[in-house]
Amino acid sequence: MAFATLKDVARASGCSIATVSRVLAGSRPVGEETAQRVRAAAERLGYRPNHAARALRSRATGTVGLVLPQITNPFYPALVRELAHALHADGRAVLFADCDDDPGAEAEHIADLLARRVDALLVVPAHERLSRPAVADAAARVPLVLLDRGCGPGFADSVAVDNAAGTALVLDHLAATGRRRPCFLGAPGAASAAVERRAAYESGATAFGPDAPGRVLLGDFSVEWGREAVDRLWDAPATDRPDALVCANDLIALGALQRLHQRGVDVPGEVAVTGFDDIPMAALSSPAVTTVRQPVAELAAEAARLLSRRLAGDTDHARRATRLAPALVVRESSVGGGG
Amino acid sequence: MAFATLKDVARASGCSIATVSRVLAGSRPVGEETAQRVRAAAERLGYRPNHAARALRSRATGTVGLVLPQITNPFYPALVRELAHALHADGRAVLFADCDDDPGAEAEHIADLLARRVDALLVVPAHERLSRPAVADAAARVPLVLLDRGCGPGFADSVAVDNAAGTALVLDHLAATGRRRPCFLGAPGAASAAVERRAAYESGATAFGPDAPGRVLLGDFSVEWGREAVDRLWDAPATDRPDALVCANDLIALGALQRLHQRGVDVPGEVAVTGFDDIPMAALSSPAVTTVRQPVAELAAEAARLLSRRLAGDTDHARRATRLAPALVVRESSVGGGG
DNA sequence: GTGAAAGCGCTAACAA
DNA sequence: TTGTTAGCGCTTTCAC
Repeated sequence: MAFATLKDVARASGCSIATVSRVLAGSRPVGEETAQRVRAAAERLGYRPNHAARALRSRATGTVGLVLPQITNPFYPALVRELAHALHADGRAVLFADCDDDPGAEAEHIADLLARRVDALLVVPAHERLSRPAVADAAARVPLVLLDRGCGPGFADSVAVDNAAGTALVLDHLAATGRRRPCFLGAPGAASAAVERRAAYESGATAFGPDAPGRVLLGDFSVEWGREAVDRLWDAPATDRPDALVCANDLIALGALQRLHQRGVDVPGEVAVTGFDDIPMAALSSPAVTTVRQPVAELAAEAARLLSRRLAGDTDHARRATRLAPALVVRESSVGGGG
Repeated sequence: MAFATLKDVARASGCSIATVSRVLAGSRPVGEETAQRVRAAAERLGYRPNHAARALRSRATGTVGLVLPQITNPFYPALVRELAHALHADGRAVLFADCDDDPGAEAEHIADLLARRVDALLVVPAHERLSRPAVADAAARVPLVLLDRGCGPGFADSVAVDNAAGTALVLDHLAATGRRRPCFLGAPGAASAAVERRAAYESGATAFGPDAPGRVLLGDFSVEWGREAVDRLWDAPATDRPDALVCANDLIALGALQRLHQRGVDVPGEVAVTGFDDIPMAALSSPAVTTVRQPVAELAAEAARLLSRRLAGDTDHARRATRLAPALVVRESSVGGGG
């Protein structure tokens, strides 16, 4: 039941293991007739190269480490799927690590992946600041691409959505549909997405009047925070209430929507609600959530491309910070037929 | 920037690489004083064992392959998280593969993982029948645990929820809350979960009268199918309509709920809706979905335990098919304050 | 208790 | 074009 080795194939095809290696790897020209014999023998024996041996010799494992803060964050499964497909298409395997939002665990996982000699690392950092040492260290050893979130000034390539553009799309849409008093429900500055979306809100909201940029409530990126924020706003006098909730992600929007529904507030009649990311749930709530769709497949493809380039030896040129354009997805929570 | 090797540590601590290996692996007694010196040197040089070399020599990579049908199925992220944590706690790394629900791709991924010499395989088969050849083949080479879904008669250990018990919990709950005309919305027989849940419905529904077991509509495990099923049922004469929709998973329930809402049908007043799995969205819809919660952490822990046992050399005893008990989670879609 | 040496399966010089 | 040979870093006999 053991796997056949190069030696077995060599014996079976009557030539040296070097020749077999050359045929199978295509690394050098080999006589057509010999090649045929070798391929036939390899096929017959069910030969599969031993990656461990190959890795030891050629110092490349054909493996990429993928380090995520939390796979249960509903935005990541789609990203992981695209990433896995893109990398597999290049013949690479994916070593997966989930950090549970803990920079300490993240550092350990990165160290372990490095010890396992991954050829490259794809990291969605758990924390803008605390993730930095381990990530920077790793970036000095192997090609590393930062995904979705930043991690301090650029020491690695990065790929993310254009958060400012996405937020602007939302604000334009709200203005065009007659909203006057937007309020931003966000999260404090730990993650780059939080910072950028908030900043974009603050600068874009000036179009709604002098008070609009200041209407900002900060909690975290969770459903619970969405619920709590609505309580705070609707426990206040009616005159102070916003007519649009610009949420920093879909989870906040979903929580807000749930609580508004429980309080009997009409969405979108009385207040519009928007999210960010376009996670699967955003389409399933009642009303469905107007949101900003991240170009997940492109994000993954671009990350894979950057990695391949570095892996191919493009070591000298400057770090790239790629920003991809998002798209607005208008659903019932911001316009039309009532909730 | 290259990693230190055993040789480096040996030189730095003034002894042979064999001794260093023994100290670091603890494989044989070594003089206390020497051991100290070795450990100090290893620490100082930031020594990390090269897994590729170790794998080549000891024919064990410390790596487990995880093969999923579709990470975007909302039930899997939580499972992956628990699995990754359990395996990592044992010092193993996870090689991840997503098959896109395609048994062909699944077979390729399995072959690739085997070529990379994973020590064991964790597989959620994409298809009850079509996945079988590749999975059975793999099970003959390495320890393999089937998760969540079956794959034909037992040639490997398996861990899954007790689908029959879960379905029975739902039926009991519906009977106790006064429902009379349940209808099952399921999927055809490809996956074991589909078969078992349907069979359990058919046998349990006899308590509702002679017609109940026959009220079964089969589509697939999707939101779209939930919507379509509701259209079929509510386009029919009012007298034929069920007062409870027992859905084979949460996605179907969510789709049904959405369409019922659009048609202005009162849930749970006019009809109750139940799901299965307790995916995150189930708690977020309005009304929230009554469902059967899978014991995800226990599922993962049990799978990891089975794997460890086999990896530790327990090769002879019979295959185990572990079934874990689910729990009913009652929410608004089946009882109480109306939708 | 410790060291020398063989070899896991493969690739890459170097020869022929 | 092909074969021979030397390791990659590690574990593990086998001596001492």
